[in-house]
This record gives sequence, C-alpha cells and structure tokens, in this order.
Amino acid sequence: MAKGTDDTIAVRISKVLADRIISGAIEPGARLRQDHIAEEFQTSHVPVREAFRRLEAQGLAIGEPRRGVRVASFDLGEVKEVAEMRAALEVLALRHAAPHLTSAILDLAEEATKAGDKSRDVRSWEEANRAFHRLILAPCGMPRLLATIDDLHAASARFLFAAWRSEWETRTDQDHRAILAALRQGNTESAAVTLGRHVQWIGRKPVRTASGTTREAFAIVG
Amino acid sequence: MAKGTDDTIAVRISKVLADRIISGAIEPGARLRQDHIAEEFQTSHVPVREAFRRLEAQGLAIGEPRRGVRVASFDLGEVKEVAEMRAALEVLALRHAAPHLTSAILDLAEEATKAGDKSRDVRSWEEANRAFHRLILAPCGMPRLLATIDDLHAASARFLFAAWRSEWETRTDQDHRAILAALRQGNTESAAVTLGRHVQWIGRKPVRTASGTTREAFAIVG
DNA sequence: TCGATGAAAATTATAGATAATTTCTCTTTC
DNA sequence: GAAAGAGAAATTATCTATAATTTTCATCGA
Repeated sequence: MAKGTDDTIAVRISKVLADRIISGAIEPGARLRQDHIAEEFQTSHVPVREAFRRLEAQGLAIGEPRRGVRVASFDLGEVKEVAEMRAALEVLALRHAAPHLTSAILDLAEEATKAGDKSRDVRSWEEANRAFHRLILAPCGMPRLLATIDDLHAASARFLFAAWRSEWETRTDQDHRAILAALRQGNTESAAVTLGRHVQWIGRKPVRTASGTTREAFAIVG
Repeated sequence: MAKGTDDTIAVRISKVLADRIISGAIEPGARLRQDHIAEEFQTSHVPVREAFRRLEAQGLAIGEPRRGVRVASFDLGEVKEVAEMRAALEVLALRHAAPHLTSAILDLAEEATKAGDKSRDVRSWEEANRAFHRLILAPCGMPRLLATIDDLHAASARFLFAAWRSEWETRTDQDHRAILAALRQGNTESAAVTLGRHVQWIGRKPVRTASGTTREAFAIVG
C-alpha cells in the first residue's frame, strides 16, 4: 500500500486506523481515545480528530458528541445491505467500463483471479479479489462512483475478516472466470448479470466463539 | 430544517456551509478560508477544519494538503454520474421499501408532489421533490443506503440551483403520480422502472452567462 | 447483595499560539 | 509589454493549554 509521505498527518492516521478496524485488530464497539492515539503517533489530538471524521465518513466509526468515537458495529443486515449496494453500483460501473476494457486489462484481471485462487490466507485473497474488481471497473471513469464502491469494499473486507479470521480454504473463483470470458466476447450484459449475482453471494460458516458455543458467521465472498 | 442545537460546533458549521454551497451562494472553485469562517462563526479554526472534512466526504468540497479547501466544481459528466447512481440506488431502496409502504405514507408523498407542482421557485420545488423521494424510500430500513442517497440528493440540488438559479416555471410531475399509482396497486416492478427512468431525466436549458453569451445548463429534474 | 451517590480521573471539545508553506505583489530584467 | 524573481502578507497545519463533560469507582445506605 502507498505510504503517502506527502499526506497530511490526519490522513496518515486515518489510513492506519482504517486498516486496523478492517482487519479486526480493533473490535467493533471499542472506543477510540484521541489522546492515546495522539501519543502513539507522536502528535497532538487535533489531527487525530480529523482522522476520526474521515473514518466516520467511511462508515468505519461512529462518533457521538461529547462521548467520543467508537468502532462501528455491524450485523447480518448491514452485510446484506452492503452486498446489495455493491451489486447495484458495480453493475453500473461495469456497464460503463466495458467499452473501454482492453485485453491487457483483462489479462491483469485474470492474473488477479489466479492470485486469489492460490491465496492461503483471507488477507491475500481479499487483496486479490479487490484488485480484480478494481481492474474491470476503473475504466468507467466515474470518480464518485468508484469512491463509493471503494468504501463498500472496505466494509466488505471487514465483514470477511471478522468471519474468516484465521481459517481459510483455497477455492477457485468460477464467477470471476465467467465474467472475464463474457467480457472477452463483448457480452457486457452477461458479464454484468454475473457480477451482480456474484457480489451478492453471502458465505455462511459455523464459527466457534470465545465462549465455546458455535454461531454462524456471514460475509460477502466476492 | 432542524437547527440541531445539541450538535457539535463542527456539525453546525458544516450544515451552514453545505447549504451555501448547494444553493450556489459560494461559487464552485471558491476557496474556503478557515480563519475567516472561524471568525464568522465566533469560534476557533479547529471545528472549522472538522467541518471541512465533513464537506469533503459529501463531495461538496475538495481539500489539498497545505493549500486549503475549495468548493468542488462539477461538469455535465458529474451530473450524469450522480443521476445514474441515484437511479441505481433509489431503485434498490424502493424495492425494499415497497412491502412496508402504507397508504398513509403514500398520501403524504402525494401531498409532496402537489406541493412541488405548485412551487413558484426552484428552492421550494427541490424541497418538495426531496420530500417525495425520502418518503417512499425511507421504509427500506437501510441506513447506509439512505445516507448515500441523501448525499446524492445534495449534489443534485446543487446542479439544479446552478442551472435554474432564478427562472423557474411550474410544471406538473407525471412521473411521481405514475409511481404512486403503481405503488398503490402493489406493482412494485413498474414503480421501480419508472423511478429509475425519472431520476435519470436530465433537464437542459439555455442560460445567459455573465459575459452575454448563452450556454446550455444541465440538471437532474426529478 | 444490590443500587444509589458523589467525588476523582479520564476524556472530549474548543481556544490561543507558533512554525511552515503558499500566495500575492511589486520590482526588475529581457 | 511579458516573464521572472524576491520579499511581504496571508494562510494552513500543528502544538500546547484550558474549560466542560462524561466515565469510573469507591463508598454508603437500604
């Protein structure tokens, strides 16, 4: 990931915190205390507060006046909501991107798919998956749309890491291949339909909780 | 509009500035100088900076490190982009809201439509139009989706005010009526299709510029 | 044992001050 | 007359300090 050395301190802090929240290093509901974070980053709390506002905008944190900021919680409802928003917006982006897709881009997307299939851990799978989606959608040239999709991907990744924290089994992604095949044939409609269904597929998995009982975990796997 | 007396100062400032940007009181590209704004609101610049971050997240302002913040500009491309995003997301919201719509809600939506038809100025038309959309979409119960749609409505309003700053002619909104009729009959699919088309309708209008030449102005009128 | 109560500590929100960067303006040069 | 450059003014980003609020936690009484 780009280090962004010319970023403002607030931006740097928000990137680090976003990564921690997404990866699950900070639990949902946990309080983010500005002075502690300021001390950790060797700054005052003013840039920390600006970083908080940025995280709020991404939906990763929730701030209440005079009560500080805490990591946003989420439930199955929000997983579904994000999945449906992604489906609607990624399909839109793909329709606009399709005319500008080159075979060079599609080759890169295929490599990303292969990298995903070979991933031994969630983290690298997510990275490859995000690269695939980004590659085929970016040529739409709609910055606002792409920014919104990026935020939704961050949310997706969070759900994914929460469910599949450690266990992860390799699996080949047929949907990605079907989408690429359709795009190569110029069949945008088919690719869009497959993408829409692909993104809404919610994986379920029994997970052993700390208290010993098993609950079901949910995440967007696409 | 709610005054929000228990809001933080930063939130209050961001609401006032957002309103000015949307109404066109501050021109696109204009710089927002933190000390000036701090003085106007009788505060220090710290809450002003937080308000800036909030405006950035809404897409109303753009900040560059060490160069401050300026009001975001927009072009026909962005008008189209916002229209298409609204179409995709409002259709999604409507499909989920439909099962929860009561005739009481639909009556209120009809009143909003009538209020829009009677409006003598853009500002009150926009308010009525926004109320209509909000009423029929809110019951979907998807907070993230609704928040995103709200931001897109703010952008739409901005485009509208920029194009129709003063001149405005009354017109009856047939689309709104068709959508309501379909919803009353339980025909969600038809309502969704009409809404999707309605939101993407971009009004065009010749406008006399300051330099005397006429250019074409564009805005989402729905 | 449980809940209420009231300091004490921690934390947030804002103000005022400072260093660093950018922008502006005026002059000089070609 | 236009372009370039130096210096001044304005502005941003950050730090330190302070007031106000919330949370914590021990104590008291039922």
